[in-house]
Amino acid sequence: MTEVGAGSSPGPAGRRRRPPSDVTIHDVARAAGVAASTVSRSFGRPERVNIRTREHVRAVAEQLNYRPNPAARALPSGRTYTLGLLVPDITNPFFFDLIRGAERQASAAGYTLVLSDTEESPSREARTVEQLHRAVDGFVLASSRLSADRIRQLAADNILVLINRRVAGVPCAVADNTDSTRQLVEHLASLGHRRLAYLGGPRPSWSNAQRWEALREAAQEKELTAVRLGPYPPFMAGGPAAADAAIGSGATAVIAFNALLAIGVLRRCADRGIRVPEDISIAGYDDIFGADFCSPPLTTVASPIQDVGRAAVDLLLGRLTTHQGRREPHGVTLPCYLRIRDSTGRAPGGERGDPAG
Amino acid sequence: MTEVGAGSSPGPAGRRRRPPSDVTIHDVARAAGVAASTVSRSFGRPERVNIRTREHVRAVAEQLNYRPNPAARALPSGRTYTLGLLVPDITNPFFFDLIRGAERQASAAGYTLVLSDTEESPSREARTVEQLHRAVDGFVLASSRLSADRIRQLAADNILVLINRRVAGVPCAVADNTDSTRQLVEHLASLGHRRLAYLGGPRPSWSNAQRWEALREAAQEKELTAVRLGPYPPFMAGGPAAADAAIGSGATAVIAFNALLAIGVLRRCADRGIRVPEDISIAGYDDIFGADFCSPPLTTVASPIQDVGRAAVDLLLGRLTTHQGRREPHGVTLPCYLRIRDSTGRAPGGERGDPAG
DNA sequence: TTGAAAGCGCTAACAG
DNA sequence: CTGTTAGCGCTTTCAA
Repeated sequence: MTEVGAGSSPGPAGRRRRPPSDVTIHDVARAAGVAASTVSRSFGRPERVNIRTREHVRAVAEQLNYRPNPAARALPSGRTYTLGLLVPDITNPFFFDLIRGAERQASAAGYTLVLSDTEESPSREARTVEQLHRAVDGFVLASSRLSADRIRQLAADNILVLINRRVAGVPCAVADNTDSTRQLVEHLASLGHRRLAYLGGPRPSWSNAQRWEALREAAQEKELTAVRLGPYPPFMAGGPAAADAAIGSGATAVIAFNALLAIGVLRRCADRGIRVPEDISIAGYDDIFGADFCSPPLTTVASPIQDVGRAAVDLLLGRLTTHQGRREPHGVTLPCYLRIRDSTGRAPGGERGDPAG
Repeated sequence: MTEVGAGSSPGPAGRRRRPPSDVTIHDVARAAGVAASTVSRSFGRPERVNIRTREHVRAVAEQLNYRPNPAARALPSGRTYTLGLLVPDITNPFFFDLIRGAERQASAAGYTLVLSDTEESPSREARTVEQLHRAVDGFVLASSRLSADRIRQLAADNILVLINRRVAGVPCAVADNTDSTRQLVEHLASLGHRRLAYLGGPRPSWSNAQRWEALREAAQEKELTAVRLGPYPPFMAGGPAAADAAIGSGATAVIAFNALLAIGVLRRCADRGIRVPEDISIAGYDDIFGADFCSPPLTTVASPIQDVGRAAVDLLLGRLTTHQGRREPHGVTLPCYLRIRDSTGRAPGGERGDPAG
C-alpha cells in the first residue's frame, strides 16, 4: 500500500493498461528483492523456500495487498481452485443443507463453488458438466439423474464424486436409508399396520430404488405386505395423484419417496376429509424444512445431509491433491435416522398396539 | 474429432503436456487454414470477420469440438464471464427462487454463477467480494447486510448490483412492499383490528426499515396504533421471544419481518394454547415454501422474487456490456402482492367486520 | 478483412 | 534454495 501502488511501476508491463489496479507477483518480487518465481513458490510450494525468505515475501505481499489472479494461476497449471456442484432442483429444501455443507468445506480449503441447477434434466446435467469442464477442477453430482453409463463416460474426462448414487469405479458419499427404513417399518408394524404403500419417485433416482428395496425387505421380514405405486413427481404437486392411489390401494400406512411428496399427500388427505393418522399414516424420506410444522408434523427418515455434502467435497479434494485422483475410488456411507412425529399412528381397527397405547 | 484429436499435433506446444486433451484455437486455425487470431475473432468479434471465413471457422471448430478455455480467455481480457451472487442465508427458502431466477438469466447469457452464503455476516460478505474480485466480472448482493458506506466503497472497485437495498449511485432491483403493506393494513382494519405489532428483523436489513416505515404510514392513515418490537433473529428460532412480546403488547394483529419468524410465532402460539386467528392474527413478509401448509396457513406479502433475481442479473449484464458500467445507474422496482390465508381473521371482540362476515 | 506478434500473470522445468 | 526462462491459450494492437 505504501510504495508500489497499483500501476505505479513502469515495469515490464510497459504502457499497456493493466486490468484495473491490482498488484501482481512482480510488484511483490520487486518490493521484496526476490525473483517472481520465489514469490510464486512462497505461496504454492512453501516448503521449497527458505523459511525467512518466505516469511518476508508474505509480509510484503500482505502489505501490498496482493491477490493472486485466478485466471493467471489456472492457465499454466490447469488448476482453477473451483469446484462444480450440480443439483437436480435448487428449490427443493432437501438440498439447502447439502449446499451449505459443500460450500463451507470448499471455501475452507480455498476453493470456490459453482452451483448449477439441472432442473431434473439428465441432458442439462451432462451438458453442464461438459461446459464447465475447463472451468473447474472437479464436480460433485448430487442425486444425479444420469445413467450409470453416462456417468462413467463423464468420469473418464472429469474428476467427479457422486452424492446419493453408486456407480462402480466412481467415489461417492451416500446417506444409507437401510437401517432407518427398517426402523420405520418396525415402528409401523408395532402400530398394527399390515399393509404398506410406497409412493415412488423419479425413475432415474438411485435413492428411489434403494428406498424401495430396503422397504420391501424390511416388510418381508416383518411379514407385512408392501406395494409400490407411482412413479410420481417428487414435488408437492405430485401429492393428489399419489394420495388417491395410496388410499385406493387399501394400505393403512404410506411411505413417500420424499417429504415434498408426503406433504402434498397430507394436503390431499385434508382436502378429502381423510384424517391423518387416524384413517391413514403417512411418512416420507428427507427431513426437510417444513416437515416439522406441516399438519400433522411428518414422520420422516432424516439424512445427515450437510455432512454428506461436506464428505463429498472432502472426497473430491482428496482426489484432486492425491496424485490426481488415480487412487482406488472410495466411498463414504452415513447413516440416517428416524424422526417420529404425528403423521404416523395406530392402524385403523388394528388391535395390537405399542405399550404406550 | 477426425484428424486433430487432442495432443495429436506436434505443433508449437512441443513436448509439454497439454492439460488433459482439449482442442485449442491453434488446432482450429490450422484445420481451417487461417490464423489463430481469426479464429478468436470469429467468436469474440464476429462482425470483424468475413462472413464466409467466420462460418467456415465455426464449422471446423464445431467439428473438432472446440471449447474455449475460460482461464485463457480471462487472462488477457480481464473478463471471466462469471458472476458472483451473495446471499445472507442460503438455507432461507426465500432465496431459492431468487437464486433460480438469477441462475437462469446468467446461464442464458453464457455466464456462470458463483453462489456464496455469507451467513448473515457483514464481514464475511465484504471479504467474499474482495476475494472474488478477480474471479468474477461483477456481483449481485442480495439483501446485503453491509453499511451503505461499505457498499459504496466496494462499488468503487467492483461492478455491483443490489437486491432489496437502495444505496445512492448503485443500481438495484427491489421488491416494493409499500402498496401491499397498505393492503395488508386495510385487510386487518376491515377485520376490526385497531392495534398492530411489527416484529422487527435484522437491523442492517434495508427491507426491515422499509417494511416498518410502510406499515407505520398505512396504520396512521387508517388511524390504527402500530408498535415496533424486536429486533428478532429472522429464523423460526426467533419465534418464541417474538410471540411472547407480541402477545404482551396487547396487539390483536401481528406482522412479522419475514415468514420464517411468523411461522415460529405460530408455533409458539400453538404451544401456549393461543388460537390463531381467533385470539390473535398473524401475518408475515415473504411468501416462502411452507407458508401455505403451516397451520394455520399464513397470510403473507409475497415478492416476485424470481423476477427480482432475473432483473438484477439483467442490470448487471447491462453494466458489463454497455461501456463498462459508466452509465447512470438505474433501478427496477417490482410490486409485491398480498396473499390472504387463514392466519388472519376477525379481531377478538371487534364488532366491525367485513361484509362477508 | 486478415495475419504476425506481443503479452495477460502466473507456474514449472532447469540451472546454478 | 533461488533465479532464469519458457510458455499456458487466448485477445488485441498493429500492419499489411
